[in-house]
Amino acid sequence: MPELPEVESQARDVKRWVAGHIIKEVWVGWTKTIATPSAALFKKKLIGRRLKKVYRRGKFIIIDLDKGLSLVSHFRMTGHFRVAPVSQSASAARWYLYPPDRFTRVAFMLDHDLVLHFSDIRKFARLWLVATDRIRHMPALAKLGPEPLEPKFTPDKFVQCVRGYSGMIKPVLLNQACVAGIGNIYADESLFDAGVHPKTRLDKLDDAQLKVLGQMVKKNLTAAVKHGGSSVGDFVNAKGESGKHGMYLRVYGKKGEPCRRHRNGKPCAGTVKRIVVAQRGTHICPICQKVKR
DNA sequence: ACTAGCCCCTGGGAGC
DNA sequence: TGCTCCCAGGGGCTAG
Repeated sequence: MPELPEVESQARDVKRWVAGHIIKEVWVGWTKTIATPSAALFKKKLIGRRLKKVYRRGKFIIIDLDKGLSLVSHFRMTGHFRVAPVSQSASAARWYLYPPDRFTRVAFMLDHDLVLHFSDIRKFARLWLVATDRIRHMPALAKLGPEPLEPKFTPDKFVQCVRGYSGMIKPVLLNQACVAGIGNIYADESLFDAGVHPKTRLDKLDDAQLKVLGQMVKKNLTAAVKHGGSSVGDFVNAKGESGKHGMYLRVYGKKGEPCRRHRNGKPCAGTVKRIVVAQRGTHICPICQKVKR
């Protein structure tokens, strides 16, 4: 599923391939994908607009257009953008069918024969068309916590953010109001690296442990961005290529595999287990990560 | 302010 | 091989 690194990869691709282009036509195949306004108004307002600035905030991609409009997107589970040339063999009226993707929910025909597809298998992803100066008032964006990859987001800052919450550590990591952009994959990986059980309650963790966890969050997100994301759940970039971080994952999706940690040169004897924490599938090594009570 | 439970959806895995 | 059943999972929402 797309988390910060996958969304960052997409944002960079969209910026690289379509920034500066003008929207000539809009096709909506699933109206619920458009959170606001109505599909008709969405089309009407977008045609003729130029895509200017493209950036990421948490797991959102924001595309600023001319005339004070912004297209905000969230991928949820399976959404992604895809950039493709207009098919020369296709019927001009059915431009949105190329390349063939039965999961394209919204498509934008751009100038210079390019098409931007917004594809989403499970139909959970959303697009919002809002006035640029209203973005900061969107509830989902307004509540977002700090960006974990910003230089000023130090391990101390992480401790400070996390200390504003209570309860189990994993749901706090997943809470976008605490730190923006962390999802199930990087939460599990970071907890594993820090040797912290996801069910450990915050008041049982001291600042030193939280600091290590903060370092691991940053390390994992940085590495994943470098590798173009993880391609778990068929994530691909805007050119349809897989991310390469999947091969670096150590616990996520590794149920039944031996733990990859070494102690004093010897491999850990643990086997990766899948448990459920806060209604989410969670991967741990029962030897490296013990709950503190 | 917290947690549990439901909802949105579909592909894919399990079971037969 | 092919059918049906079941369910993950981000985040919004409601109820307790």
